[in-house]
Amino acid sequence: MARPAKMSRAGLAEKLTPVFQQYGYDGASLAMLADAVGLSKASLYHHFPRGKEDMALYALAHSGARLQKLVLAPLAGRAEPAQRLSASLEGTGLYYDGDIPHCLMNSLLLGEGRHLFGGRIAKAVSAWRAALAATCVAGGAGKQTAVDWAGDALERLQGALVLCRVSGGRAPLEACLDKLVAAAPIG
Amino acid sequence: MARPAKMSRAGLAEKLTPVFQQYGYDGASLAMLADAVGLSKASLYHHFPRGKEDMALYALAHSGARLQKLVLAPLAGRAEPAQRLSASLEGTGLYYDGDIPHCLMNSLLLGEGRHLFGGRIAKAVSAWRAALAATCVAGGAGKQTAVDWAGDALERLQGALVLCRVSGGRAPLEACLDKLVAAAPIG
DNA sequence: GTCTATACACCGATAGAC
DNA sequence: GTCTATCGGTGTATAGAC
Repeated sequence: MARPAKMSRAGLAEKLTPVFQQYGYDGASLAMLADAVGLSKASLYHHFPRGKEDMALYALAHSGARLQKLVLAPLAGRAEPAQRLSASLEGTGLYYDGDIPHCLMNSLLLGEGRHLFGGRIAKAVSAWRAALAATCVAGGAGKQTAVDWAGDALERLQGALVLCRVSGGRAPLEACLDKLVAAAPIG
Repeated sequence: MARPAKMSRAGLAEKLTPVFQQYGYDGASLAMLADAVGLSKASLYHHFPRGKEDMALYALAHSGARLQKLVLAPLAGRAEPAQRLSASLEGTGLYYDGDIPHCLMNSLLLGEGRHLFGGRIAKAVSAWRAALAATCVAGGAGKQTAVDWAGDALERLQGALVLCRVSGGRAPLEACLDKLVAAAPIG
């Protein structure tokens, strides 16, 4: 019953993602992307007929699915809201993996990528913030308190990811996640 | 006594900076950079003999001088520490100018720029954090409290700048600066 | 100090064999 | 579905006239 081992477009997108994360849309060349998936440039075009823009789009989709699974799904569980929140923040640490964690949304917001994907990224950020706030409300927080904390949490998270690239490690992210758990308006 | 009106390397760097801010190092092309200063590509090489790397270096220097003047100098004044802090945060709002504020350090930390300028950027961030913390200590805050708040402030600031690119405006930055003033450990 | 013209590598993308 | 070979264009960088 296992799905075919053949590499799917989603499977390819997974390997393309780190290239876009580290180099941005303009900085990621087809040569690098082809090397990352272990195929020639021409083969990449078989899987992504519309070229690099398609590749980044599927990288975004892959990243969005990962966010859904690791970060958003825990927020929608049936556990206590406070536990859901800490599970989601734990998932956030897994979502931003690697020795130097990068945020694809941040990287794609530079240069041409901003024009191509800015709208999509803004929607994803909105959904994330809304899900965090809803969980806080479910845990008894006031609506304004919940929305404010959710916005703060995303802001600090993104800032921590920038500082991770500054320092070349994961420490700012891990510290940030710990602080967010402690400062949650519920639990 | 005014210095010659002829365009200096620093003056050119000022016009190059927004290109690197918006496109990053890899994404900024010589054609865009030449267009930004109103010269041909060949003329740019007269002023920056080592090419694009030199241009980014001087953009970083220009940005660093601006940070010094608008953000760090107010911290070293003779006013009350709390006033110095709020003056510096006001200067921070000026430092990150434009309809959609961008951080050059963040942009240059992507792709090849990270390898070329990562060390320099890390030093600048360290100096900024240290100056913030020193002002807090001067205002009576405990050393650990001061260092923690300074790190938090830079983290939130960088996060707010990312959210500014997400939303396409200045609102997250302005809100962040207001909150930082209110949450300072002194005054 | 500025320019036009150019060198040569690499870019994103396509053709067509296997 | 993968590849080699190639296209036209653009990339960074230089040469040399004015």
